[in-house]
Amino acid sequence: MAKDKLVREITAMEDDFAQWYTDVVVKAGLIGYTSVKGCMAYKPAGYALWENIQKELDRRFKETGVENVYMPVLIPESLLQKEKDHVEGFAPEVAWVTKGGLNDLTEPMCIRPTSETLFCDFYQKEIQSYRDLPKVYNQWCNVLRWEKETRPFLRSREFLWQEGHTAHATAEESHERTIQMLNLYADFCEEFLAIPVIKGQKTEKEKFAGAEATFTIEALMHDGKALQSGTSHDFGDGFAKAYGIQYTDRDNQLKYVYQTSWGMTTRLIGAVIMVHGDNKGLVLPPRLAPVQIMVVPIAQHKEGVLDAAHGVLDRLSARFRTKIDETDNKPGWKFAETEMRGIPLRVELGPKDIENGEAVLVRRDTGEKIAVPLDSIEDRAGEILESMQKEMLERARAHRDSHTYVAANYEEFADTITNKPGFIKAMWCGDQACEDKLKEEFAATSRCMPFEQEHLSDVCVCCGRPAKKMVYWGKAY
RNA sequence: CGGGGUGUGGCUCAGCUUGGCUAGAGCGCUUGAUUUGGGAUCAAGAGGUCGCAGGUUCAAAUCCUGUCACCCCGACCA
Repeated sequence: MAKDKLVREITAMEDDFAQWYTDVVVKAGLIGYTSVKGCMAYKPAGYALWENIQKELDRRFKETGVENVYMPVLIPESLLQKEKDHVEGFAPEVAWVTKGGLNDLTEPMCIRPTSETLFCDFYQKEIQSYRDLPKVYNQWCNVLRWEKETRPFLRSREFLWQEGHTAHATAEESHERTIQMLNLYADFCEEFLAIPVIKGQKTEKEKFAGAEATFTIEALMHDGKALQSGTSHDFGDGFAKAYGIQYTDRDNQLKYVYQTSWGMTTRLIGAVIMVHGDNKGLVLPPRLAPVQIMVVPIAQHKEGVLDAAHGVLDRLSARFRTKIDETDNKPGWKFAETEMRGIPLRVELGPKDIENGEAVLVRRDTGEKIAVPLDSIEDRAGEILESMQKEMLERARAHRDSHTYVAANYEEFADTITNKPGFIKAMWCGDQACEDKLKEEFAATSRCMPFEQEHLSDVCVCCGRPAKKMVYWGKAY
């Protein structure tokens, strides 16, 4: 009976992955829907995830010399227009402000879908000499893109992100920074979010509007769909030429700067949900978790239980992010609640434990219950959280590897993409016509040309002509 | 923007085909009591312009017209 009720709360992911995702997002208390389509109300549990991501990323950025700035939320139409590919790429999804108070504006302004144009405008004024370079700026902000179909975290109209924008004296430097940030992103995903990623370059078809080259990290979700989790773009001097960003070099020659931009978004929260979550709800990697340990007193009305629980809480709080659940809900309710919210470790403490001088630690990912002596509880909790962080990454990697397939020819590709959700490694001739065909036929897109290339065959999986690159293919969010 | 669907207490929905009396249920919420090692039980209670605007009618949640919003499936995207 009780079990039925629990199961009914969250749709099983095997039955309907999309519904499971929505259930988890809501039941874990991450967001609430608002009256604005595609815009979410971040609840404390949801916003805290973003705050922790921000804190850690920002720290890593600054270690590489990044400085934070802030640009306007509005972009004048004429400014957006300057780089042709860029405006064409974003025009279909920008929202426009056309009135100021009661009067029409002489020039419409869009709400930023991304801020390349603003940074270019700014750099054009700011940079005069080689002494002004490099500029390695980042901003934390919101952006707005008028998506037709929206899903919490994965595709919302308004989302939170960071966008780094840099300007360099040489093409080598901008390329170096592009790769440096991609590596930083990949390390962050693996070390902090416990999500393994594939690093590589986007094809011409999939690259960012206006970029010379786009690099990406791709992650595999539990249902076998791919999620682009971060991108780093090398702009070359394309934007600089469109916006006239020039500096005088040591040799007294006027030169264009070379630029990069790179971003990560609240979509990462969706990735965490879909990589680690299970049918009981969210599972958070300990380093990310806003609350790492929840203390649940059992039979808390009994003499001494709450005092003992607070004693344990105080000790754990010195080393971990902790909370205590002293609501008058039944223990079963509290257990289910900590599980839905993905809290990595639960401490159960009742009269029996107190008598025995121990507490029961319950791991969220495995459900394992471990009775530990009270006097060593901090150390044991620390060990468990550490191995949980490590094993979550290993488990996600094992899942990804077991859902990565090789297709040598068209038939194999067709069979795999239709029957086996996951990544497909296959050779490609470099012609966009083949990408178009595979997308048309199977809704599969090229995810990236990985840095770690393999030679699987001599010919393109689609057309049979000589192959140039190995590509990861998949169905994507 | 094309195809399909839904709008009724906070949530999930019933009622609409065949108009009719005071619009219902479950969950949640409030208060009290008993409970407390895997989603407790009982009692009392609060809460609804039936998406919006017109129309038909003695009478509209129900029929008609318009409109708006949301959801699902496609095309576009972090």
